[in-house]
Amino acid sequence: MMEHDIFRALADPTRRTIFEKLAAGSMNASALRQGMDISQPAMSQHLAVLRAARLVREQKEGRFVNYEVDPDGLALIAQWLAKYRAYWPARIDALKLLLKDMDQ
Amino acid sequence: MMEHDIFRALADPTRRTIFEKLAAGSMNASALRQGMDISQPAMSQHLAVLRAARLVREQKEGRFVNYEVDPDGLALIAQWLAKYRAYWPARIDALKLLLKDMDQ
DNA sequence: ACGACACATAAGCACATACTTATGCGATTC
DNA sequence: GAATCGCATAAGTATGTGCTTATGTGTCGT
Repeated sequence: MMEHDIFRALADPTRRTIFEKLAAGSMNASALRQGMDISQPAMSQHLAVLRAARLVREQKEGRFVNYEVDPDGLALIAQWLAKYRAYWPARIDALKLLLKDMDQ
Repeated sequence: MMEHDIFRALADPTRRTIFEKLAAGSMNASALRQGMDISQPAMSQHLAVLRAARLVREQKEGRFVNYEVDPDGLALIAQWLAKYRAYWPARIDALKLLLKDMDQ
């Protein structure tokens, strides 16, 4: 199940941090480790989970692997969220901000 | 951390099923168990996790406890998602559907 | 008042998961 | 072509998680 992979991937705080770093700009696995106190295999395993969830995608460049945010995963979350639109609060500031952003 | 509780809560397929059932209409814990092959304590524990994540809220009615979707949790997910709007694909069908839904 | 009911909580157990160290595999450098 | 580098994978281990079987707490019916 796709949404299962996504929510399971995002359930780990380390993986959310990795995703946020990639959202700020794509980079390779070694660069991602900077300032994170995480071993190389651990990073590799986390990236594999994020990749399986389609939250992240890889782009091989020689012996480096550049990682970037995969829009597909975010779209799937948006799709999941849309199912419950009937319950979205009408006046919460966060939602108003979201609507404004989406309205472009 | 709020978003941690939310993603961790949604990482479990049984809890997502419970949430979906509640989205279709609020009901008490016993009613939720119908057709789910889950013990009473297990249901109670799942509901406690969903409650802690603000995805669900309770409304005590005598010896029954009516559960319903809590819009706060959904708003927090929307807020999290909004942070990455720069990566939302412009032309993916799912997003177009979402936009249409949100536009009411 | 007593039992039945709806639900929560406690404790224990089986399994999943996130880490570690060790090793493998290509691509690059010398 | 040998060593090094960037990354993936394997295997083992400690902790987390979801379940179970009691048991507790408050409410209702009789």
